[in-house]
Amino acid sequence: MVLEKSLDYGFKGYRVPIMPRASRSARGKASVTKKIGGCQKMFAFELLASVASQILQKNEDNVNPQEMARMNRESNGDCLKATGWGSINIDGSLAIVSQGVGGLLGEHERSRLGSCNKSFSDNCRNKLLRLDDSVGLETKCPALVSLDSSSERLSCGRALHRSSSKHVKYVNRDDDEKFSGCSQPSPLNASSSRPLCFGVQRIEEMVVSKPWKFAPELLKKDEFPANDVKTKPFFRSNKACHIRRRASYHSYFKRRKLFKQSSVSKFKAISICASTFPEKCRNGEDPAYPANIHRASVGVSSPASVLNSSWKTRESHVKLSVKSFKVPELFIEMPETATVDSLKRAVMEAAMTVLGGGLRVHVLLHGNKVPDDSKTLLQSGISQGDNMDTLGFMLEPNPIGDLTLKSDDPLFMLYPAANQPFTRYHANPSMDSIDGGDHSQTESCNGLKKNHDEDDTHLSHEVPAPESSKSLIVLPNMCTEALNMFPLDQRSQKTELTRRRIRRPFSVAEVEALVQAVEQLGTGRWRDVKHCAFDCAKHRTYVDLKDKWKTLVHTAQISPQQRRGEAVPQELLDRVLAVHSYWSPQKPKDK
DNA sequence: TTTAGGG
DNA sequence: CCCTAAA
Repeated sequence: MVLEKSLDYGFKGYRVPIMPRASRSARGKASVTKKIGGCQKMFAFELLASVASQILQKNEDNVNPQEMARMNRESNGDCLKATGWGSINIDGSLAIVSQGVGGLLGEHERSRLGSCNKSFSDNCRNKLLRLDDSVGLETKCPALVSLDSSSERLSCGRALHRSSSKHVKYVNRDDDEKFSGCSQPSPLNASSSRPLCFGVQRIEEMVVSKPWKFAPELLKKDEFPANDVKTKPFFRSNKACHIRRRASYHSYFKRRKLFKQSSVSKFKAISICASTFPEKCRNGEDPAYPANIHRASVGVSSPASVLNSSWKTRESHVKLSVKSFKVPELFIEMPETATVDSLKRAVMEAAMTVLGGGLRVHVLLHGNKVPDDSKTLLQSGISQGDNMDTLGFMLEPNPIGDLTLKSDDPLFMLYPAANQPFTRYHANPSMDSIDGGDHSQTESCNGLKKNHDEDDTHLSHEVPAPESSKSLIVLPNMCTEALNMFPLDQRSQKTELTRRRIRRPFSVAEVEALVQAVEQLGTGRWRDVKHCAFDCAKHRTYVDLKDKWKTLVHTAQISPQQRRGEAVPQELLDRVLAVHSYWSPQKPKDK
């Protein structure tokens, strides 16, 4: 449906935004990463990133656990921050293609569907889409990258794109048992002339600061000392709009880089197994993870050897080995008029979404979530070898770029995607749950409703979330044969930085909110408009709002016949014109 | 970082 | 939506 809509809008060629929105600001500049300052603790949620970085950095197999622990302490938990890359629409476990990913369908392509006797929608409904071996091999790249290095991530993301149409197939459910999973690298990949994935030439400091900006913890008022609160005249009486978080965001997440210029030509990859029935991914090995295992138990069912303390190191770091991930079931929904090729793309993008649309990480110890992300590994009992065998991870696709996770949820978003995916578990359209007083800023702007767009709802905590179908399960000691090494295609880095954001047409509700905000604030105060009316719509920047206003004014000035897209009520357009004329320079604004 | 405009 | 000069 999403796809259909995007096609209806006639947009093709947009690609999945690879960069988090925040990092777009750095686009075109030398670096999209930021150096982070020192941190005193290794946060639990950083653990996985650290793990992966360790994997990348170390190729040795002998390590002294005590030495690692010592180094961990001495390094103050220096670590790499994990980031993800952009997201596309995802429909919960039902992964949906984003609009025009890779330039999906055009009219001419759709017409070609007549040549196919199949009803693709029916087929898709009745079949499970599955990645073949080669895909499993491919997708491990971004997965690893997402945990380690933004630059690597980017390159891998593109590699995935380029090869997407070649490695996707769909199979009948009946054929499930024939699926061999990802354990065996396919000959195709093995012989591929193009280096599929990555090779970490360098691991830089990398945390993109902005994506963390909306981390749920930061939304707690306590997190913002009074001196962080600045006001503008307009907001002087409006507590909600006062908060300016930039400074505190920035400082809060400062971290020190750990691995600088650690030229690594070899490293281990995390393989991704994608299958409907994850337990089959292992070719008969102990599944350990029932297909519908409950979220709480996921990731700990087979905790053994998640930790690999056998690596050699010069520092007292905790060494963790995440040998493989499993990708949950993917569903694809396509219009019947879609081409086979587009279907392939859809599957690929679905997998991309699951893997790269943002991951939330659970750290589980003794089967329980580590409750406090702020604790050090040592404090959490992770840094010592005696607990290593009880440590597990659970990664799950980030359903939406959510910023209202319960603060007590130990769940951490590896990357809150700037472009929130659509999710099947979408929500309750009611805004009550959003504006229910969780955050002070939600009561802003004189009752101006915010966040009308369904896509903007932040309801992950309400999502029924059949987690089992959405989680990426960290499988220890799996798919070890896939721990291959891939050189990095550095050429892909640059282009990845300029990935265009996905198009997200404004809904009428959003337009109304915008108009209302501008009516109150006037034009030219887009940042305030943003904070008042779209504070929760992370994908709407003030520039977006400004642009939208611009187009609204234009739309209002043209004849209805010339207008495109979702019709905006004339009443709104009239208001637009009124406000525009009022604030336009021609008319002296003697407010 | 924001604003303002052109692309 | 992107890009970017200016502020």
